[in-house]
Amino acid sequence: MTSKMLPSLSVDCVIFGYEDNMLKVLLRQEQVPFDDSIAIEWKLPGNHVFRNETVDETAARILKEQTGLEEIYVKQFYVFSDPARLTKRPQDFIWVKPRLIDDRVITVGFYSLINLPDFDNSMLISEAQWMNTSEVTDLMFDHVEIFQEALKRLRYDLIHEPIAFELLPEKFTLTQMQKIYEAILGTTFDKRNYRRKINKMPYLIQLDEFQSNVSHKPARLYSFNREIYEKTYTERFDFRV
Amino acid sequence: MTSKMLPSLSVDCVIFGYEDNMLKVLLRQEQVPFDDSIAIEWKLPGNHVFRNETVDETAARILKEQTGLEEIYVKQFYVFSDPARLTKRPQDFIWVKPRLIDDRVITVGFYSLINLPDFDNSMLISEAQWMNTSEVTDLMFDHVEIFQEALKRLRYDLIHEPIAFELLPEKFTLTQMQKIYEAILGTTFDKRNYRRKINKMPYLIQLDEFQSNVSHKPARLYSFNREIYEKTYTERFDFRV
DNA sequence: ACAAAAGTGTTTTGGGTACACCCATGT
DNA sequence: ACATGGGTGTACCCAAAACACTTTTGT
Repeated sequence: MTSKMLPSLSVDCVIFGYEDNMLKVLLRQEQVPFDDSIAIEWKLPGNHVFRNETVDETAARILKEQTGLEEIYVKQFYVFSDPARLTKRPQDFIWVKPRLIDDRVITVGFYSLINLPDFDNSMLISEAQWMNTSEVTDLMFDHVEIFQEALKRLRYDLIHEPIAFELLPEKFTLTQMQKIYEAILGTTFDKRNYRRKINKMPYLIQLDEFQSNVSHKPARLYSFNREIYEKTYTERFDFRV
Repeated sequence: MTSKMLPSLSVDCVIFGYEDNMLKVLLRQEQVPFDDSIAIEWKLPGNHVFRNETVDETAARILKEQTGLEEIYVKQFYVFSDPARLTKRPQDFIWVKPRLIDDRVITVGFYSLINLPDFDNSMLISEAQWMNTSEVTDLMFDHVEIFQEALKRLRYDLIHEPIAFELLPEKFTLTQMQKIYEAILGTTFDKRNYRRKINKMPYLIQLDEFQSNVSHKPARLYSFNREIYEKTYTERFDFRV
């Protein structure tokens, strides 16, 4: 009862990374006993909630453990509470049982966003790996469902909140920004119409800097100004492009 | 450890009711010891999660206990997990402590929607009462925060999902529907523009029935067809009016 | 010179908004 | 007859969408 952890409550993190016009997700591999041998299975990073922290702090802790990063964007999106969620896949349950205080664990799903070109991959623990979101098919427990819900929510949030900037470097080109929307939403946009829409966003700051060392006309760089965003935000606005 | 309940997990329900162009919320009063006397305090209905149920089932159980109703719309909206959420208001903690297995309780917030003219108030337990949402100021624990988040989420969902129909009778007039949007969003709409927009929704079925016994031109009745909604729904559509 | 991506304007179409009067019913 | 809410059309403006060519750089 006085364990450091809350026995029946965990957080699982769907950590999205973006690079080369591709959306990726961070998965961890585990060695699961299976018919006298060992199978490699993949799962989302997760952990129990400590007694003295909020679930957002749990999510931040998991991010730190897995990637070494702090102050990453994390967002709670859903609670997964099926009483059979750990036992439905018997091998997974055999693997997890010795790690549990209580068999019944409810998990809070979080997603987070990382710009991979800025990311130092040497910080990754060896069991972790970035996987293309289109290739995620089979995960432990109910993690496929958690992943799919996260992706659904990410798409929803992308067009309602300024989260694209979490996946971009400090200074970015409009084409980079457009590609993020295209990669996550799975569509393409007309460049001219996209830019006309962008130009109406007062919090997108046009810089007097340009790309260099590119073998084509260098693109102008932009940055996102959160203060202007907060000031000019109105409930009715949306980010759909 | 083998209690029927999960010690550190509860569900709190923000039960919205609608009547007379007003949005109301169901609150429960509790008698809280205070300086050798008893103070009346109000809280949201809530309960612990049982070991064998999902949190959605917990929410449905709370609804049933408080209102006698089953098959009511319930929706998970946020997890409140501040370690100090029960202890911040010392009197409330004194009241709740004997009811707890563990002092640390994380709660999943749900909201639900009830059309009050269809509702049999005799089913309400005596400690419960409908209160105007504009009059909710002081509740136990962090329940004001939970209530405000629920209201924020309700407004958001109202313009993105067909939840207005949960607050309407089976057959309703367009003015009734318009009033719901106005009451919840706190605005007014032009009748003609509202109706033009409504007429584009194929899942709003015009009936060959009219109001009767009203001292003005009887309004045509409409109904909501969920199957048509599911079929014609596209991600980009929104309910903003 | 060529390849590669940047950057730019016009036209058409449809939706949002503003606005005022007649209609059907009960009393 | 009157009070009450029901029901309808038009004009203007702006946003969305479709669409093609010139510019700048590195090789």
